[in-house]
Amino acid sequence: MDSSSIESNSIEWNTEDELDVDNISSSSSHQDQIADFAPSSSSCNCRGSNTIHQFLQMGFSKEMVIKAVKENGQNEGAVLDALLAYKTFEESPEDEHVLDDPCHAELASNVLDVYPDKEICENEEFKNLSTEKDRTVSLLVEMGYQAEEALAAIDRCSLDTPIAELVEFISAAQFAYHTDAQLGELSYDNKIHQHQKLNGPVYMSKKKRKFYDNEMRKLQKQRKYLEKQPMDHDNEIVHLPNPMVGFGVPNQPSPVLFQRRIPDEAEGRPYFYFENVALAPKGVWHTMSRFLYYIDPEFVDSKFFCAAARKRGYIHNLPIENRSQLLPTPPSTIHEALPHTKQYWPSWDKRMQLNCILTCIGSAKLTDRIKKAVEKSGDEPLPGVKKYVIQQCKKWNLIWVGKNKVAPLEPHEMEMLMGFPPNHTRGGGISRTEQYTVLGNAFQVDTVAYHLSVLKRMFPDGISVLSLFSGIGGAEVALHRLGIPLRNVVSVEISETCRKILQSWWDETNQQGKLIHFHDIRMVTAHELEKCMSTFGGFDLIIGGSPCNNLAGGNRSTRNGLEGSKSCLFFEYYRIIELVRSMMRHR
DNA sequence: TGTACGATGAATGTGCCA
DNA sequence: TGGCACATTCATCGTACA
Repeated sequence: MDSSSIESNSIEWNTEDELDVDNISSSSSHQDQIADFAPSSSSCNCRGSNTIHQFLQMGFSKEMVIKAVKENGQNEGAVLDALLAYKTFEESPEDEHVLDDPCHAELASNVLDVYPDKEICENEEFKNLSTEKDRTVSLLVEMGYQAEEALAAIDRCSLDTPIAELVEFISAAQFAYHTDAQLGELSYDNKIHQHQKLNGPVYMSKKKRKFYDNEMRKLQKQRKYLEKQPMDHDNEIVHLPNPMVGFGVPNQPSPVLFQRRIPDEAEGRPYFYFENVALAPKGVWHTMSRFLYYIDPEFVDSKFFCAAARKRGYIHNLPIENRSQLLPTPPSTIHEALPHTKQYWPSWDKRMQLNCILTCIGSAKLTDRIKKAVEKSGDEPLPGVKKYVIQQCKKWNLIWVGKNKVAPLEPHEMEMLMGFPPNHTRGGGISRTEQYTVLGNAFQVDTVAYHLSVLKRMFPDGISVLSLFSGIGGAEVALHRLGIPLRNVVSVEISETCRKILQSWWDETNQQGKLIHFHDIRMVTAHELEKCMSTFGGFDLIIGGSPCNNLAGGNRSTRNGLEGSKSCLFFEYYRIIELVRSMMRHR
């Protein structure tokens, strides 16, 4: 298999742990840190006067050992912690570079490869260490970590945790809060508050720390500014074009275009492409546009590309000249797309196209009610019956599959309408309900491909993609069908079902590039992104549509805009896009 | 426990007409 | 231009059942 799957986010951050990890960095001094992370008395192993002798044998100076014992008594663990901390204090700044590198996790794993535990364990000094905890700390210190980092990791993960996992824990702790990802569900204001409280990272090189701090400050400042912008209720409403043809669609008259304005800071690589429902609550698109460099959204109805409507807004910095359609072009009417239904279609149902494909379907009871109503009316139903039937058919996207018989679309019909290959979502342990859910949330491939087609001449040798909220891989399928080689795809998708579908498609289509999975966008850190970028040489395209659950008209209970628990992830999209772009500017 | 089913409106935009 | 009727909408939640 050509793909590699990095199971990221393997560290579970519960709230208390987050705060504790934060404390590593937020303590005002090394002494504070030592105090915070000193082992508990229950874990100590006091051994009387042998303690001093043993620490002297370990190579600590007499003065340091005496000082440590004075301060910590015969508590062996605490004495060792203090000694290690003193030693760290004494190290010159130049020595910090080993653990300061933001790519330290990678370095550490390399160290594990070339400097196996066995080799370290045979070291004479190592053998003299009395407890397992000491040995583990020593190993980690040998690898370049600070003692208090090692102790904190052991305390959090337990002593039985393999070295590699401890390394991962420390790396995550170092970098997670840097991008505020570890603050999880906290509100933005709380995140800011936490960041201000934290005082920035401790374990990074000054240069990198300064860079990330500056970027984070800029991001926070910009966001605060954007959030505090006075609400101009006349200007905040983004008007939807009618017809909804965006900057132009095939076989339709070109719209009268205003001057498309892309600010300098948003121009060029990495290109980005953001998608969401067009009919969001008032003000939402204005807000999203403000965050995404004030670029005007392009609203397009997919009914100009296939036989089903799908009104979506797209904010992107792609060129809009010389776009091309995917070939063969998909059927544009119901009868062309679903020819087997034509014989049953009553003349009084004038629908030529379907409505938006949603995540749920009409019930069997409803189709039964419709059948009975039509049968009762004879060949020519009464106007009232016709009206009721048409209304329900439009509402639930029902099609005629027999005499007087309507039914919801089958998953494979939805796949076809959405531009996915047959059986894309079928099998592999995925239920029908799940198929409907993931297809209802997907891109319409032909529409997206039309916009992305300009990338083909820009990246003829292939493209590196950061795919956020990947879903079932609409973007990947679109790029593949455009003939743009997928060199590297970093996919961020929280649904295991969707990840399985994308992986399965990737394998079946014999992709030559690498596919890397991340789960939760909130847990994607600057460090992880930098690791990917250093491997891939940056990203060419950042693409994705953030969750619309709290924006969509179908949501009757929690349609609360960008404040909603799901749709607020738009701000994570913004965070990632801003982070990647600023990192790439400084490469 | 997982899956399928069915009941649950409101927000927003559009078109027509006075 | 305002008012009205009408059309559309990447959904959520509780319940039944295997």
